[in-house]
Amino acid sequence: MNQNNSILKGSLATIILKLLAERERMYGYEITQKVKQITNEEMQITEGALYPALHKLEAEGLVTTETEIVEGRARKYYSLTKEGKTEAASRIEELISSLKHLQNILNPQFSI
Amino acid sequence: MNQNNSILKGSLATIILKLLAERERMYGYEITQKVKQITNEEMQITEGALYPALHKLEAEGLVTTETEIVEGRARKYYSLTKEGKTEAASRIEELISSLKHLQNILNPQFSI
DNA sequence: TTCTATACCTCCAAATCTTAGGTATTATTT
DNA sequence: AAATAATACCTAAGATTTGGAGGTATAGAA
Repeated sequence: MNQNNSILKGSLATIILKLLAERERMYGYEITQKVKQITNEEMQITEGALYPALHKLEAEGLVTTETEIVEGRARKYYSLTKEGKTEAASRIEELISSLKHLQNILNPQFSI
Repeated sequence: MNQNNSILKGSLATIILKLLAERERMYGYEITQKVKQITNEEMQITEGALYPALHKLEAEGLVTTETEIVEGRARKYYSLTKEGKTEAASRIEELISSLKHLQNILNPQFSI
């Protein structure tokens, strides 16, 4: 498996917000697995990055949590607050815009 | 002007390598202006990030420099070494791959 | 003469990430 | 039965990267 996480740098919080925006709720481990799956096992969110990021989003009031015991293990579900939904939309838009710019730099002949 | 630099995080060195791969040589200030121009003034490489990044690339042996006086001002031109060309190709490929994965996350219905 | 643009640089602080650990349960393999 | 893998949470230390603020200096325009 490729350890190619470079592009995730700085965009982890937005990725989390995007995943949460598409679902009612998700728990941390689920997020790591989802990113692995979407990227064909080529990208991986490390737990040392994920959990602090989730806690920061919670501190910012963008997500709320509810803990449940499922099959004997504790799961902490995260979901977007009202403010989180607004902020998610805004950050996603910004990231897409930045992505387009980056593509322009990398592939000047093919983009936009 | 939009201060939207977020996506540059972690990819600045690769962006520099890409710009240098397309040209014989560039100097620092020119790089900042080129990125501004490509991104319609929406993105900006700060000098506090650029110069340390250039110096690191030089220390890694990926670029060499030659200083010239042009119109009374010193310019330090950077160009890729042989190793730099190989490394540039490799890092650019990686970044494009990461970009595609990120697009998959952001726009699951439209990408690849 | 003062400001803007050009052109280089460094230092400090903040943010982010990786690595490496830790705890605990369940399921699978040996 | 014991060990390993998978699930599920977490933190701490250190490295890296970046932004912001500052510095120096020249040329040209206002």
